[in-house]
Amino acid sequence: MLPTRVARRRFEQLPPERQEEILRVAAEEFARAGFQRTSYNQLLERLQLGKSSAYYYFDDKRDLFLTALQRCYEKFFAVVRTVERPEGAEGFWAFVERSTELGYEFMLEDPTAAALMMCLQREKALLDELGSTELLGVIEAFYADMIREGQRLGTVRADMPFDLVVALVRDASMTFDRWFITARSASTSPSPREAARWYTEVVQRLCRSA
Amino acid sequence: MLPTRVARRRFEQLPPERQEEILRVAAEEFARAGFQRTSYNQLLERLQLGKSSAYYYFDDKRDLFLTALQRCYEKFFAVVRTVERPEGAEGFWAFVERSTELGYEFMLEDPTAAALMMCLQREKALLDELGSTELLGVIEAFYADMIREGQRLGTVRADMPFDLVVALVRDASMTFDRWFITARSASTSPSPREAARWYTEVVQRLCRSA
DNA sequence: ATTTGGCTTGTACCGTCGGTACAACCGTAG
DNA sequence: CTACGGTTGTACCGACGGTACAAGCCAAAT
Repeated sequence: MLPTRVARRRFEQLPPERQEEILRVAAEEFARAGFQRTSYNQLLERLQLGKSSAYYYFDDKRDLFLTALQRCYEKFFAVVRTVERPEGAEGFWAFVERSTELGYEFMLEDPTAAALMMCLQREKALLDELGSTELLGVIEAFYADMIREGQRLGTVRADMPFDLVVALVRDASMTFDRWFITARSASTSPSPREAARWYTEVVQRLCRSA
Repeated sequence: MLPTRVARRRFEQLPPERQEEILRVAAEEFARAGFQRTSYNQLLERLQLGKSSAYYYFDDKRDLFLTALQRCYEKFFAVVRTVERPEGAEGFWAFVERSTELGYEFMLEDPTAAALMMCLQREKALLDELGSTELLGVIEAFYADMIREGQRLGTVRADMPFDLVVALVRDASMTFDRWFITARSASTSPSPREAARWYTEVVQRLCRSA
């Protein structure tokens, strides 16, 4: 990041509509079959982007994937961040529930982004093989901050290793995300409101102070 | 399985010590770097096993991986299955805690098997791409049976979609497994007993009837 | 008007991957 | 001695992600 990542700088000087097209198509392809199973060669062909150009604008396959993914997360957080947090413990849990509900609504509105975000979770083991993803760090920090705040308010238990609580909540959130989209494509279609209610109840069970 | 999987039958007619060596070395290699990142070519070379022989005794890379993995799960269940279940709700939870404790002890005694079993979880998305793993099905059924039994005893909540409860418990178990081995290699070293206590408490919070 | 130089791209290539084709090997049974 | 079926060595395949390198292009300088 010191010289502002040379490849990234070049990409950002492409015509904005071309940037948009590249990231949109990449997101579609990666969301369809995941990172590993998507052929970079075929993706570049569909993008009408020569190989030398590809490696001129992106470091490698992983870089393009993460760039497209990051844009999805930006859209996601732009929606979720609109929730304001009331004070006190009840406000904390209301905030959790409302944010989650907006998150599920986002997943319905932008299924490609949702699928791509699930990819990161499914294949994170393969992705952070070379250097921390920094995106995973941001997500981890999101949950850690949340739990720290809940502990500060005295409504989240502090009698268990902090990392364990964070991991449990993070993974339960992933479980719900997966369940929400698979249940959606099946017959049972929970509304974002219902799903968020269940999620909040489960997280409260998981880690609310006794 | 109809004609008893021809490759498997041939493998089982190898000298037992050779069978053992192949599965042991394969387990070590796969446990080290995971399924995807382990080169089949290099693994076969280390095994002094020619390529044509390899495809004579195993269907493909995935088959060898799953065969080694299955042996690990057999060892695991052989340990855990020694626990007998007392009657009633308290007996149910005592059974959960004791089985979990034995599971953690097993992970300390056979870290290779533990690492390999974690691989399956981390890379399951890549592995069941072609045909159900059947091993994943067994594991899923293990959790489902457990929860059904808890519901029959009235001690596990039944007011939430069954699949969701199963997914939550299964994923929380994975979270604990990961935490247990990473915390072990770090400074904080929870004993199997402590970890199993925490696990049981968390699962009770998650899904015990109100 | 032409040459220069830097950003951009086409083309051919690399090593490795998992997997296959096929002929040679080898012990045994005829 | 031959024929045969189970086993193995060897050469090969297409696809993968990634690299080398020279040509193309366009603006600025001479």
